Amino acid sequence: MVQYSPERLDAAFSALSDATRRGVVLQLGQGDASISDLADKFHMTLTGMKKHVGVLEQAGFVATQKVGRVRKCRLGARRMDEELAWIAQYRALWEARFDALDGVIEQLKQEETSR
Amino acid sequence: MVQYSPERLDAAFSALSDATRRGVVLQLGQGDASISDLADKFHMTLTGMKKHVGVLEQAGFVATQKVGRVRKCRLGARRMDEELAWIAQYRALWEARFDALDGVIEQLKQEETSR
DNA sequence: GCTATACTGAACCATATAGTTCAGTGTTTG
DNA sequence: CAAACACTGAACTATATGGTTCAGTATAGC
Repeated sequence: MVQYSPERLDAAFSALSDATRRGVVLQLGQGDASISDLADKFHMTLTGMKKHVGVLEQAGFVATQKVGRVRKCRLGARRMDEELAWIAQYRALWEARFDALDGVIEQLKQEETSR
Repeated sequence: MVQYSPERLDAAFSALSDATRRGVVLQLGQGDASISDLADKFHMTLTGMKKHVGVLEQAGFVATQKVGRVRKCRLGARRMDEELAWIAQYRALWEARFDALDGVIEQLKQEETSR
């Protein structure tokens, strides 16, 4: 079982609650980038992007390093184990509660795949 | 592949970024509760708790129903598929960037299927 | 019918967030 | 060396958030 602290989950989910930040994370998954690169890609000022990167860095999803006058941004060390574990826990509860009403899950699965 | 919209993920992750709300969700996993029950359990005013429940309801994690003078709160219809998918996508990128050279991917696949 | 209960809504407060501009500082590069 | 570049920090704006109190409304129970 993964151990998690409220504050880390707060910071993590809060960091992920912004579409720009989620975009930055996925972008860095494709390769490293500078603040300028990201600011350009997401149509934002340097200063604005730096704040987002700061939030992601605080949450551990991004790591940065100053190289000359450029700040190099890359994916951070966190694998999101704790976040995944929390959601898995929810799903377990969800299934347990909806299992009680027989057949509902199958019905929902069908609705879902037909979306 | 699960399809997701930015706004839904914004609302979902934002709803989960508060420890009280995460607590409410897990609590409702144990059984239905009224606003009063939850306000009492989380040491908060009725009004404050109602706001939290509203946020969770908006995100689809909680459903409520007025029964007489009591509002009955229970788990909502969302299984957090989209949230799980987003995090899985991150992990895939993360692994590709950090562990492309060894067997960690296989190990993670096993963890997942053994749930 | 009267009173207690359970919620609701408006208003308020303090702080945080997402963004900006502007004025720097340090680094390359011609 | 001078100019362009990449970032940094402070300050400001607008809006959102998490919480409260207070004054209602509707229902339950005696």
